[in-house]
Amino acid sequence: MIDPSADRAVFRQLADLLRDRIMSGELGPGEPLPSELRLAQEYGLSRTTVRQAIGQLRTEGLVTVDRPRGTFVRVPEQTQTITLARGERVSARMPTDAERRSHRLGEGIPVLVVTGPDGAFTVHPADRIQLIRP
Amino acid sequence: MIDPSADRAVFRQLADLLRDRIMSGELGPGEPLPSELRLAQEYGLSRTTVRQAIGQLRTEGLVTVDRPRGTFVRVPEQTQTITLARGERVSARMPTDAERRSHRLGEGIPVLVVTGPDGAFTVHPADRIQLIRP
DNA sequence: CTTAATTTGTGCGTATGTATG
DNA sequence: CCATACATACGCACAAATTAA
Repeated sequence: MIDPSADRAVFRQLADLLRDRIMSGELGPGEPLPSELRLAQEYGLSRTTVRQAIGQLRTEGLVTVDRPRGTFVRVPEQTQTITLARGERVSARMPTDAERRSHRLGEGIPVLVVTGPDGAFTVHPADRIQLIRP
Repeated sequence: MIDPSADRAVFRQLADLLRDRIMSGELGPGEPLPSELRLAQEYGLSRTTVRQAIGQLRTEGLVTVDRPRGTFVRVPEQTQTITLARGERVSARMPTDAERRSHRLGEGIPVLVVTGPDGAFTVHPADRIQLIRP
């Protein structure tokens, strides 16, 4: 399963294993991952290394942590569709820490930035908002 | 500067300090941050804690790491504008690990996903692509 | 050209705090 | 009150790559 002598770092290999289990549906939305201690024992790793792997999945937006209940596969949010007006531009970036809190954004969730021709812009959580050109 | 007894974690306080220096322009694009060891000594922290703070800025897309040269304030990429067709929808998410490599995406950079009425979609690096509704 | 110093990456261990059940 | 689980913070060691001497 995990090869410490491989080129790829151990924590990345563990992240790959867990990501595969999520992407394949073996671990469905809302389902808990094994605890950090459990994973550490199961694969013979330190908890630090396990946390690095889970941290990777968090930045990818694949899992959410409900402390101290556990780590869970992210459940997709209900998305709302916003219509773009003429001349509006769309970009995306990661939110600042302050934006994360004010918009109640989970980890690993980008924001959509819609800028009008006048330069005014609005910021939308990318897990709840979708844009459409009518 | 940093208050270990504060509610906010020390590594977040350090991330805040560095982020402020970047946002204010004191640390401009392409400029190096102090080395991890330097920051640790300067603030009386462990290197682990400093790395947590820098890791935070990496996930926000504010800095890039060129190992082992150092950590640098991200230099904005040249952006290309793509025109949206009728009925196309736009969303954003973090790339998968595979997408990160194939698109040569830096850390903390989301992707823009444009989906046509037929369900076909294209993926664009958010630091190089901007969308516009004409 | 060789060697040393620097810097980030990885991995381990320990300890303590906090919130949940 | 106790056990579980994640968060924070410290320490150490070694590897790999670049840069400086």
